[in-house]
Amino acid sequence: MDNIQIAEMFNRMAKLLEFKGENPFKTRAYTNAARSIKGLDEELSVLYKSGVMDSIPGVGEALKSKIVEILETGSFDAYERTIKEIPPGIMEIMDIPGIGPKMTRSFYEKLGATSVEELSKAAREHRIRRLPRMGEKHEEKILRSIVRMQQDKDHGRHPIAFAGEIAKQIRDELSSSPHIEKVVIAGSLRRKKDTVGDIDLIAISNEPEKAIRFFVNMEQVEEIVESGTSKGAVLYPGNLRVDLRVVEMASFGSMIQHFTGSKEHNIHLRKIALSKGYSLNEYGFKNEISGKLTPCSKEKEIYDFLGLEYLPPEIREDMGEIEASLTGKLPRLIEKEDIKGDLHVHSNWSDGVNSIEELAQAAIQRGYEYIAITDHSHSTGIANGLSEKRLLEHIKIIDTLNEKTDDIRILSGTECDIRADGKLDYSNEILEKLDIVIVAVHAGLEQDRNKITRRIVAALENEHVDILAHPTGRKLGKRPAYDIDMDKMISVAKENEKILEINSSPWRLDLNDTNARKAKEQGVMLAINTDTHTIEHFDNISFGIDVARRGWVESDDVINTMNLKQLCARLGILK
DNA sequence: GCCGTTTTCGGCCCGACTGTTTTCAGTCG
Repeated sequence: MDNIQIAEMFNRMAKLLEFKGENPFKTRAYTNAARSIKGLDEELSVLYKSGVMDSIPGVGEALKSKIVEILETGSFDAYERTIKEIPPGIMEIMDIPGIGPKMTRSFYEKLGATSVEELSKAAREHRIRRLPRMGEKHEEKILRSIVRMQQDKDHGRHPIAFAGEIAKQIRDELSSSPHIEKVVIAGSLRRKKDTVGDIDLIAISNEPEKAIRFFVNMEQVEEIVESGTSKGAVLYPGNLRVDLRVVEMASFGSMIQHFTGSKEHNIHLRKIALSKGYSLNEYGFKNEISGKLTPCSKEKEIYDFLGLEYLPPEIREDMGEIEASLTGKLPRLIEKEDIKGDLHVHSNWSDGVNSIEELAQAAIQRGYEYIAITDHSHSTGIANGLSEKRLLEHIKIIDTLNEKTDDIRILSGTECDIRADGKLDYSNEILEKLDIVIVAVHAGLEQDRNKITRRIVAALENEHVDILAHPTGRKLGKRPAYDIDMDKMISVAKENEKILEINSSPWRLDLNDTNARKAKEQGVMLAINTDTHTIEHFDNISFGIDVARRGWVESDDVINTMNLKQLCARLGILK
């Protein structure tokens, strides 16, 4: 059991207890503990073995013994007993947006609904409107929610590239309203999460109600979820929820801080505020005694007030950033300007669109010192992978181009397939002739954990290999990461001084933030590459930078922040 | 169930909106 699974088990327990109507603070204790566990740097199983499981915030004696029980048996008695009392479909009912534990309980007790299907039937038969505090509108809302939930197979998460585009369009449209002075993007989009659940926008306006009316009446809105005096929420096509908060200039900093989140980060900040005698909300600091509100027009004022260094949005996850800020140990996060070149680029020799010259020109325009042309190897037949003979010609062409220009250095490389048995697609004699060797898995993604881990480990142990590309193979919304032992992969990379890639393609973002942070902490070097197949893809680098920043990655952790001379020294390129 | 630089008991992050009822519970972010 890893930390995520244990945290999930506590979260499920909290939901079950809420349904049962237990003391809400007891259920919150489970939620708090789950959040705290998710933020741990070290696996609980490791902490337990070394006997240092004390001092996890929110985990006291009772929950600690439950963690031990989970680690030893895979579950805990209280959970098993509770789940047996409750019909299995109940959890699913609580997952319907707009329906919480209280309503679920009422539907169960008064209507006997134990599944989404039964609830849906009850709504269609108008039995829900007869319940206390229920009515016609609730009935309709429930039916709509159920339909939407069943249509939404991706669990409501949208890749950042998709949601980001829509957000910018909506921002621009809102900005055209005469009632709105300025619109900014907040929420997980501002924190640059790889996928987002919704779009959060903040508008500055002196006429909030008119601003909200403009918002909910925009052309593409499919459904109005909420429309109040300072807040509106709508659904866009694709079941994409968009929230707008309207605020006056004086509280703008407080509002954007609040709605940038994360929720966990904010809860932590509010606790610090309380310890100083203030409560913190989206309008400012409120003195607990006098009740006087101090609004913040700039976000930085909030962190100043709390005695914290300003925290970049990307790391506001309550994953240690507040402690790091208090102890002066905040990382200086990498920036796009630190990148000196791209080490994963495809030309029209394999499945890329552009010639090597065109790619080199585009890289020069972006101010790069170098690029590596890393076309596919022959196993990737569908991508017109290069035979050994074509690869040798490829190297020659690149040599010739390098002789013609001083503006950029083109490195000869490959994205060499790691075959199903862990062998590489080219012989060592060939690999030796290249400046840089990237390896990657493109087939046999369904192998079991041991097999695929061994396969990648074997590749990382090859002396000619430099970088492992898109290390987990995931594609957002399309396929999950392959089942790999990440800790093992990182430690092998470390031992063999190999580099792990953060692939910047917005559909990959692989390594992800969590794994990038893990690799960095273990001292493994990273590369932030675009996997460019057409020159526009070079611009995807910003997505990779976002992931790296979320992973607390600094410039020194990334190989392609090196200048050409340093890079050649690190990769052992002599000429 | 957790937690404490006034506390080992009595608190526990904070506010908007909806739908219902007429003062608020439930849900959400």
